[in-house]
Amino acid sequence: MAKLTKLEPLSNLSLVDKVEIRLTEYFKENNLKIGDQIPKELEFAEALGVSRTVIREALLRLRTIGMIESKKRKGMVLSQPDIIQNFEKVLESNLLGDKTLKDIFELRLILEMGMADLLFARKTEKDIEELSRIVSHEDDNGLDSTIFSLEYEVAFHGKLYQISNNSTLQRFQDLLLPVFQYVHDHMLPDASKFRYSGGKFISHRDLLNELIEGTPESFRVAMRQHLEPHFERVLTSFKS
Amino acid sequence: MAKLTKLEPLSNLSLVDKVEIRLTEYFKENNLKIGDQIPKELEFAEALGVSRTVIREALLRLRTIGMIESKKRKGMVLSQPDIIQNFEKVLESNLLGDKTLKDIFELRLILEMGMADLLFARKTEKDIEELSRIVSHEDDNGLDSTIFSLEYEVAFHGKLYQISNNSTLQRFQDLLLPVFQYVHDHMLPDASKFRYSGGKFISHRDLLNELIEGTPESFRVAMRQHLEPHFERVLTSFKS
DNA sequence: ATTTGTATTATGTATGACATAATGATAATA
DNA sequence: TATTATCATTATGTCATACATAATACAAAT
Repeated sequence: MAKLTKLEPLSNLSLVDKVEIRLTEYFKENNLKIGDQIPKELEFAEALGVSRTVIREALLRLRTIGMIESKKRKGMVLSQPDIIQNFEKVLESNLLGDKTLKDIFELRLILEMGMADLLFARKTEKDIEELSRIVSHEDDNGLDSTIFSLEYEVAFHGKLYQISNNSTLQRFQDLLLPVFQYVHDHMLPDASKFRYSGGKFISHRDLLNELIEGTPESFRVAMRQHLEPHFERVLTSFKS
Repeated sequence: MAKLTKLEPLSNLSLVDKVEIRLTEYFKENNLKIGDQIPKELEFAEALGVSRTVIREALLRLRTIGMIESKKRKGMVLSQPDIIQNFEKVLESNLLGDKTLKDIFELRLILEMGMADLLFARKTEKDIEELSRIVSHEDDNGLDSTIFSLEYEVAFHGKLYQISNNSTLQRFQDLLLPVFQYVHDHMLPDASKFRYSGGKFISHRDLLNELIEGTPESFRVAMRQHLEPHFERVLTSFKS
């Protein structure tokens, strides 16, 4: 048989798909901004020559990603999509594959390593005080500082994200906490008896001191050592 | 008037809201995994005692975030939600506020600074070769290396993300390119005549050399200098 | 003037019907 | 026999219509 050029279907888009595209085009064409009122369902239906059902389904998709909000009798308005919100349901669904979860775990390490410059540029006296409080509590409880304690881990690192003053980043981190925990518990080799290179362990207090007296560079070095067991596990068990 | 205990509405959830929640609970309870078949619309409708319309709207929401897929006659199956996919429409909508866009721009800087360890752990000969090619092309074109050229910028840094071998990160980066461009063009003070501290400019070639001969630490220092104008602008113009 | 009722409006929900694509069984054809 | 055409079946996709509900404005009543 002769070799044929691949014949693609004329259009594998459903009616709702097309309407959805058309609607977003419409918003752009008319340069509509957040808070702007948009026509009602029946007007869209008539204008596009489709049933209200199809319009509703297309609009519902946009509502699902937070692009529009609707209230009874008031109609619909464009709204600021919440990037993080969509993440939430997806994560809660427990349907993410292991590869994706690993990717996200790595992402956290990347973020903590890359945050340093923002931290130094934006730290305040109050921030330092609060971090000190957290670290003190940790010490008071007389825990062997090499032991992983989730509570203080979350408190300390969470505060760092807060200092970054990047609310998108912060919310992202909040959301990812369960993922970290899951990956930590289930998918990586046990690191409870990890030997730090050179035997030197960098505690939260050490990190705090770096944040007070050090530089972004020195802080990164310290953070890298603090995260050493996590990096070790990621970089060895994920040969791809 | 006597002080009364605040009366909360009995339930501000719509019927579709409730059904959606109930459905996700159902998936968890039955420990359904990706690829598993789920009951058909009419069965759900009958089981929950609501109309097919409501079931469809609830299911459509889940379909929108990629949790389920449906085919005519075949029915519906659970599928792996695509974290990035939803981002796409949101970004294209041009509805994100300036603050969010700034947050995302910062996020890129954080990622590039934090990636170093992954790069060194996963770089291959082929990767280095390709990076070399990119840098050579750049030099050939005799551009003043301090001038910002979007094309090579994308090629070089995009390749770095690729080397990280973290596909979630990669797709994220692909998606964010337009944001970087927008923020770069519209929201930050012009840096075309930025003076690098100490007059030393770190080019892509310098970064490549660090990746070949240096360490994650030295690479981070180099990257920090390479990104200096961006950091400068972010850390000065965003006083919160 | 404040409250209360009432009509109106746009979204939310319900119902029934038909369209469409995928599937498998059956019959027709080479 | 093997392949193709035909057809019924099934679950989602689309349509049409009606009614429910919450928010709003305006009139009526106290």
